[in-house]
Amino acid sequence: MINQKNRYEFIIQKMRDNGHKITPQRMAIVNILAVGEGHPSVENIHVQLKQDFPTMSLATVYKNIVLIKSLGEVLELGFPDGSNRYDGNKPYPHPHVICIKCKKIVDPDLDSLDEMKKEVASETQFKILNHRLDFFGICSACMAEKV
Amino acid sequence: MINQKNRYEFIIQKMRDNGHKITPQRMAIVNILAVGEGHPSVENIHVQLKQDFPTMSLATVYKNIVLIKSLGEVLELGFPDGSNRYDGNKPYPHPHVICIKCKKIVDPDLDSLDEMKKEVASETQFKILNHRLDFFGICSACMAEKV
DNA sequence: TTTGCTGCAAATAGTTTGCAGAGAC
DNA sequence: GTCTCTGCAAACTATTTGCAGCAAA
Repeated sequence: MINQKNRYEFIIQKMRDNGHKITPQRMAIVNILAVGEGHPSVENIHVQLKQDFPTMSLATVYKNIVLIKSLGEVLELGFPDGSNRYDGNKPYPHPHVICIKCKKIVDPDLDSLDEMKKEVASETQFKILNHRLDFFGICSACMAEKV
Repeated sequence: MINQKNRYEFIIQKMRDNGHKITPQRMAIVNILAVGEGHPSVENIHVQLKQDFPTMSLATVYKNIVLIKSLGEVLELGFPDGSNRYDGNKPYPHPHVICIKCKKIVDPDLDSLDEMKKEVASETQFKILNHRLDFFGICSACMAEKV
């Protein structure tokens, strides 16, 4: 696990280096994204920040996410149903395991993925630049609920 | 490769069995989806069908795709940028390799995926029901163009 | 002081829905 | 003849954009 405090500082510094101003709203958004456990949605970020910034607008959240994406410091997880979740802790492509009931997202360790990438490249003659791997299922907590 | 004529007949028959009427528009949409080479978008299907059905509306294409999805006979590939592509030839989850330049989609054979599914299940304690695996890169044709 | 940021409201794009007439069965 | 489907237009939702005032540097 990457140190989250350092991750926050790293992103803020990168913004400074690129000539962006550091506003309180911006700091708060980066802070939420830098926390590793969550894979928050825009809506989720907005609701959280409304507590500290009652005037915080969705547009500001969106604009900042666009900025952080452009710096390559957040991974956007868009899903077919239109929902979007963000991972600012590990901004590079990596597999996700998603509970279809409680929407929890877990990051598994999968060593065999690099091997698979090579397999695909050699089979299809593509130059592989990126990937996306999601598993959908039911987490143990939701299974225990038997709802 | 699944026989495409049979695939078309199969979907049409399944519609009949479920009490849906077989209209010319419906037949044409199923026909396009049953063809294996393409992974068409809604827009793409609509444009193709405008030739034979000048009054064909986007809504009809959407409604029919919803129907075919509900029958489990088309795989929807929604991408983070909002684009959607459909695979009516292989409606079950399978890996895709996508060229980011020409948008071509290829289906590679990957034996190791089942193994990975088990690995994830045992590591995360999830019951895995579904998955999505996409590789993004540049196909050999686009690389040769050197544009 | 300068320049970029916030936050409101309006615009946008893809998709869905309501409804009246047409068509499958 | 019945009931679903089509196709138009309007509604909807997530996201983006324009702009005036505000705040960081």
